[in-house]
Amino acid sequence: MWAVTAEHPARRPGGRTARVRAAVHQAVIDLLHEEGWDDLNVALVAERSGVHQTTIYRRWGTLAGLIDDVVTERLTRSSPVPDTGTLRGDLEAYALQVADDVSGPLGPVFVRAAMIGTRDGEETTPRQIYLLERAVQLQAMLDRARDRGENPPTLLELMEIVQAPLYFHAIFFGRPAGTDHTLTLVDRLLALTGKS
Amino acid sequence: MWAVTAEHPARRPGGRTARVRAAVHQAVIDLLHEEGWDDLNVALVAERSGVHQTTIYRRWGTLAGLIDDVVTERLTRSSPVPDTGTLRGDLEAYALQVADDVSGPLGPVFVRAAMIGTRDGEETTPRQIYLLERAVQLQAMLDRARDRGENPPTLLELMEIVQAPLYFHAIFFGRPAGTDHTLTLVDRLLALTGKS
DNA sequence: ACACTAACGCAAAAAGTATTGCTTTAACTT
DNA sequence: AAGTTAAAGCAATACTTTTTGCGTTAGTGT
Repeated sequence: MWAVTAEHPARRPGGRTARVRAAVHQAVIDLLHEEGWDDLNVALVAERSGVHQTTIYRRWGTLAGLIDDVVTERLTRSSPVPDTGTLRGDLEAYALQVADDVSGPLGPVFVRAAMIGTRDGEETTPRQIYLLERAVQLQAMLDRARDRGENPPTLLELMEIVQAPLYFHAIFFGRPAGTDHTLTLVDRLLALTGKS
Repeated sequence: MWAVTAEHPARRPGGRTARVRAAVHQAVIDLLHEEGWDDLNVALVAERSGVHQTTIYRRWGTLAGLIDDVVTERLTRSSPVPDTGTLRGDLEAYALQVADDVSGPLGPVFVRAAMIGTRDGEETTPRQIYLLERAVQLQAMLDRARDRGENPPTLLELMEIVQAPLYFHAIFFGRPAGTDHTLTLVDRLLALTGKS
């Protein structure tokens, strides 16, 4: 019923397993581009990927679990925390990266999946681990700024003033914030900490 | 396939119809309290409410449609836009109201439902209408402040600086922001517009 | 190279979800 | 108070999703 992927730390990670995983992931991404979120189901993914339905159920348990895995995978790859040498540079790079993550056909899906995946009272999911790691990295980014003698915001402020509005846009307006507006959010964050 | 509720503007709104609607709504709310989001299905709602499954399908089409109706109904009731006489008073009252809306067992469900309900290319839903009406009311609240000679933020700023973080908290931290923190958000909004 | 077994494929069955045709109830109309 | 019909009940059916048992394939260790 649960994702085997996270259970055993990979008892046989070799060729075929990896190939199947890649094919299924690619199928999910393709289908999310072509069809919408609502028309996505395990049967479609199976057909597109050439992987049997049963295999998908056994490895990922549910469609939600699979999407969770895909989203986490994508986020983990495509997002090294920036280190440009200045606080503003780091924040702008980070903000644009997030804006980009929630762009395109997959953006709203990411955010939606992030929320839907959040189940109550269940054991730790790969994405929760990812979010935690990411929080640590972002904190390190802010710490670097402090070490340089700059006056960085807290992690919470970063999330509330930059991250939250970016997600909000993607969800409720159905489209991501533009570049200008994204940079405005960073200005707002810096103005806040620059003043007090 | 779609919610009949919104189709005909109520061709027979009388006693029984209203009773059935109330019973079903109550069952949904109760079940969301007791079980989680994930275990909720039409069969359970039918059993709990004493209303036949067929009736639920015919009136609301799907579980998502039903939840949409319940959420919209709740939001519509419990939230008159404040009019305290001062901008700060209005904003604080509003922020606390939102924080309260996303509190309790139903809070995350509300936010989640708000997102899930957002389907692409479908006709206007009752909740979209609600959100639009609400936006108009909030704009009116800000206009009142301007008429009094105060310097209110834009609607977008209100949503980004107050609303978005409150939702963000509820979703990602699994619990709503506290009173103190909610008021901090209002301070932040006022500081922003007070300065520039 | 050979044995071992995790992971996959396949088909059938089970469980869950949604639809349809018809009957009955009760709100509304006159 | 009698007729009309929207809305609800009921049961049978169709459709979709998920699970299960077993045979096959191909990484992995010796």
